[in-house]
Amino acid sequence: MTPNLDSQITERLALDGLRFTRGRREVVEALLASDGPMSANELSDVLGDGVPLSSIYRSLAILTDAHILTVHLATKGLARYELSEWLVGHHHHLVCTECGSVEDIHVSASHEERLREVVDAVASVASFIPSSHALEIDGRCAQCQ
Amino acid sequence: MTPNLDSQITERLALDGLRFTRGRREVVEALLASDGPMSANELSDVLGDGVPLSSIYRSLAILTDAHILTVHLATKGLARYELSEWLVGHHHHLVCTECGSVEDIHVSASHEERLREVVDAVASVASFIPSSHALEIDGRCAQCQ
DNA sequence: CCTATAATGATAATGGTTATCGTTATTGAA
DNA sequence: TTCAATAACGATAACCATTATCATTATAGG
Repeated sequence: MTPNLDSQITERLALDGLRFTRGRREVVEALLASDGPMSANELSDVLGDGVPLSSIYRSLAILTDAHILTVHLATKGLARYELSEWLVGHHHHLVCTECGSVEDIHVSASHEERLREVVDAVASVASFIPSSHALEIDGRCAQCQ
Repeated sequence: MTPNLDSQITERLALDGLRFTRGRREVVEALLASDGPMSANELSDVLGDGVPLSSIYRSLAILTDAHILTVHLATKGLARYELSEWLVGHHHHLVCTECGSVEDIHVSASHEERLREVVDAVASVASFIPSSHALEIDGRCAQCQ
């Protein structure tokens, strides 16, 4: 993890009187190494016995409350988490309807501009104040073809 | 429910040797009357004791398997269902981060065209074969401002 | 009318997630 | 450094949406 990212998270947690402990750091580092959101169980598989499942769940809840993680709910009955966009940049998701995997994707600035126009137009009609948006594309991933 | 929609669903179910029974029809009609996806519990509240919760759950599973309903997972630990797009048209979602409600929205043809361009461009780069897409906009709904 | 099969409804079981609680670690003040 | 006060931890129990079970009922076709 870059020193910059580390201090960003540490400072954000401090705002709520929280600490960036080893268990929480391990969760963040595992998510950082992943190319998509991970569930509590998937994190547990990666982190092993060093970080108990109950602690993973609590860390996920606390980090999400502190806006360091964002929850993603593509698969039924399974919450997956990833670093929030203010830490790792804006992106969208490719959701494989075959294997359930979720892949992060970035779109070009010009495409992103088009998306934002659509978002703003649609939200204003509904008197809705948008805070974020994501394009979710369902289909078959490269592995499942 | 229009006779046309009714026969579309009846015929689709018949393909799998399934019947469009009263319980399933009540679920479909409640979803049709709603302006957004509904959970099993929300359906139970609307339908009352006439349709037991266990039957609602099974109807939702069967109708989803038959591609008559589509599941939507914006709220943690809660699956909401709505009529599939081939029955009611393509649309997107406004998800209120305050109250958890989900509202269907339609975008203009020109805006939809822009979205499709972005989807196609992004998917091809990732060797992903898109089957559907949805723009999900998070924010505050008109009631929660 | 009869039989095979679909559908139902009450209930039990499942599984991801959350809450509890006693213990441990860390921070800030004296 | 020592001493609270509070945050964090870890094992376990509880929760709750959802799914499976199974005996009963309804429907369609021969």
